[in-house]
Amino acid sequence: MSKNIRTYSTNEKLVEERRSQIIRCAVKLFNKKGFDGTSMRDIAHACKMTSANIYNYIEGKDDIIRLIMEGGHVRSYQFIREANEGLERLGVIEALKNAISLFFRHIDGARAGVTFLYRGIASFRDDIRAQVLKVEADETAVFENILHKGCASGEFEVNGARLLADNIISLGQMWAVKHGMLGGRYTIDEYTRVQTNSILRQIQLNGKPDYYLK
Amino acid sequence: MSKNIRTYSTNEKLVEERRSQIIRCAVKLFNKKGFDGTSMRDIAHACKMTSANIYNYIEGKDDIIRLIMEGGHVRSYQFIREANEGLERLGVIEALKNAISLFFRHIDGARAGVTFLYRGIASFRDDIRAQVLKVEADETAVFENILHKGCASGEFEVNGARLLADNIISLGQMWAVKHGMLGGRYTIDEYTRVQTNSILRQIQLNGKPDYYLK
DNA sequence: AAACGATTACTGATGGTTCAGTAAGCGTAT
DNA sequence: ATACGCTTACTGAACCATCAGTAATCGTTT
Repeated sequence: MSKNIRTYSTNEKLVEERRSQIIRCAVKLFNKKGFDGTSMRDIAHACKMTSANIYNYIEGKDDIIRLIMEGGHVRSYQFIREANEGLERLGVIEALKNAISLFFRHIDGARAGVTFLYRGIASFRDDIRAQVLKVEADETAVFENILHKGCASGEFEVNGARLLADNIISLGQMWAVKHGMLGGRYTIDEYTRVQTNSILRQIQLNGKPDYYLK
Repeated sequence: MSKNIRTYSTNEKLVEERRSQIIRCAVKLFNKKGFDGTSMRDIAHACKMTSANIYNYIEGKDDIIRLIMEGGHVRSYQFIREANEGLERLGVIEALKNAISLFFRHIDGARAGVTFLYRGIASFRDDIRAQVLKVEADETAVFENILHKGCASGEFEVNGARLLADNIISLGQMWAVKHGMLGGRYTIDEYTRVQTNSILRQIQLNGKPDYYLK
């Protein structure tokens, strides 16, 4: 899966450690000053290394994007697996609520990375951009799936399941990207609850009581 | 309002023309390669000028951000004016639909600029970022206002008017930022119609028929 | 000739990346 | 234990390209 990145160290443990150190500092700086606005020296300084030493653990600046992306994708596919597993186990309404909750928590746990990928995607190399979009499409498909299943069983009445799925994804991304504004007004749990209610209202369960909104 | 930017030309017409030329090309490049990833040479080449000549019409690279922002803000406040005017003229439901339509059209008419401001905002200078956020807050207030009025008159039943207003703004921004994906599936009018329906469902007009959704 | 718009040629600074070298630590032979 | 050769993790300085921005000058037009 992940093309190997050259290393001048054979100590895997150390490589892992240094890379996560680099990524952690780099993401923060990228979100503050942009990718091109952040120099390798900035990153080095932030994680108490020299810029030269960084090149013992990665091949070049672009690899940092790749590493951030790959970290995010591991988490994304974990969300997808858990949400799909929930769809088999639960009723369709509960599965939707479950998926939303999992997705928002997943986003919240990787806010900085999500923000960076979301903001920078347009200027990434073609292959990297394609991968990020692929994962986002897979995430969207999870929700589209649930919505379709709910429509098929008559429990939902949605026109435009795909767009509603897109909207759910966007609401999640909004939590990361606008966290400076939203984070002061809501916790992630409150945000999840309120947005879940909004989404459930859009699946138009006419005539039914809204106990499921609780 | 706009701090004057030094110019070596006294021909106002020409200054206006060159600046809009610069901005038009710069925004496209910024969205493709990022602000710091775009050089003045790139911009100059794109608008068939020399990089030196650009400095006859702006003081520095940062001015381009300012000019993009100011152009967007003129449009934003036009939207705000029109939407508020509609709120006085129309019923609250129609005013909401009207505001959504105006807002989405406003975004669509300035997609490139919106995308740039939205993506880059984190790395802007403090004063510029503050201005962009101020305008976004003013836009959000328009919708929050309408929703409150609708709740006061009993026509809407919304919990969390502010967040719904935030969501509407985000849906508009999503049209700009994700236009590569959405633009192929919807026209702006279709997008507006579908999202308007979704939003109207969230104001929970229980028991009422949905003729107003048409 | 004076003013203006544009150009060519340049500057200092900074970027990513490389490289020669060093300090500390390892195992092994004495 | 100590001296030896060798590896590992790291560093400071340097390289070369590119950057934003400037200065001197050109050709037109009036």
